[in-house]
Amino acid sequence: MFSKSCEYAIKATIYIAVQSNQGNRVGLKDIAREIASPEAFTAKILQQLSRNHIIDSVKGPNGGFQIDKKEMTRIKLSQIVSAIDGDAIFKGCGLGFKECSEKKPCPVHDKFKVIRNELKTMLENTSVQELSLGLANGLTFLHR
Amino acid sequence: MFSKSCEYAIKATIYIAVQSNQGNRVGLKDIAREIASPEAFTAKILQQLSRNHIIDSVKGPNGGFQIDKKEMTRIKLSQIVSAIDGDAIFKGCGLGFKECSEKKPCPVHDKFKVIRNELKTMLENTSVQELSLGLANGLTFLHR
DNA sequence: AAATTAAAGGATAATTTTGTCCTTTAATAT
DNA sequence: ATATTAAAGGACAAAATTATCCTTTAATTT
Ligand code: FES
Ligand code: FES
Repeated sequence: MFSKSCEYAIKATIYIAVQSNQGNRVGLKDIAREIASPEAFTAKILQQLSRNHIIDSVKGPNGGFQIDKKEMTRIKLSQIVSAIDGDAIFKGCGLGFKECSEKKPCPVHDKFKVIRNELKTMLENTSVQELSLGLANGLTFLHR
Repeated sequence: MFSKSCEYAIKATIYIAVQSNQGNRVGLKDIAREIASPEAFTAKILQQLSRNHIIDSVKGPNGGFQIDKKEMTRIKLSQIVSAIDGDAIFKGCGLGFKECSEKKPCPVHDKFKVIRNELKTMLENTSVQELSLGLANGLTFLHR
């Protein structure tokens, strides 16, 4: 469904959100440990998120990553997915046509687009804030 | 969403179904041309489908691939996807946990499982027969 | 039986994704 | 100012996916 990069991106963002809510800026090591991801690889993904203004980064001592509190409710899962995986999952053809079209639909088009749109809607309506609550309350987890 | 292999597998199966309905057995070259896929790679996928009893294969002159007419309504998209990509898409965690669980859910679990189940249901209820009709009637296409 | 046809299967290669290592840049602390 | 800290970035490596080539097996035709 999502690439490994995207999975890490989502987990990292949620973890940073929880910590930011508690006023903590978090470093790479901390994040990678918490979401059980390879450190150097995670660094690349955090860079991408930062470039896409999904998270903020600060260099130097006591540096690290954070998310602006008021931005947190505005950032949706769809933005993270777009930033890392692109928009193929929202608009792409289920059978790999260059683009999905009503004019020349693939055999699964009618059935696939329904699911794809539901996924799109879900991702567009799910905020990082919202997901961070479940984690902060111990109802959800970032690793096993 | 699906792997390239799986996309080819679905397209190939539908094409074979249409041809089988018209009493034609079809060869690799024919299939690969029709679904615009690399020939040798497609051969591997057809082997997998054959081993999983989704299609039948016949060697030698006038050999090729076919699908039993009465089997065609029973074969669902889910079987093709399972055979090629496994069942991660039906049961897997959206954030890559080894397995999805209610006990220790990831942050997107509640929202993700809804979509995943809808996808599962759609795939389980969509027959190859059904999809082959749209193609035979010129309403859908296997390439552009 | 021999030649021909077409799928099955093994080995190998290209590409993409995932992951690592090391240097550079920018911020803070001494 | 200098040293230290931590992210940014470049180069490289491993693994998985996608793709190709060639040989073998099994069926049909001559
Ligand atoms: S054309 Fe394939 S999903 Fe729309
Ligand atoms: S635990 Fe992640 S989707 Fe269920």
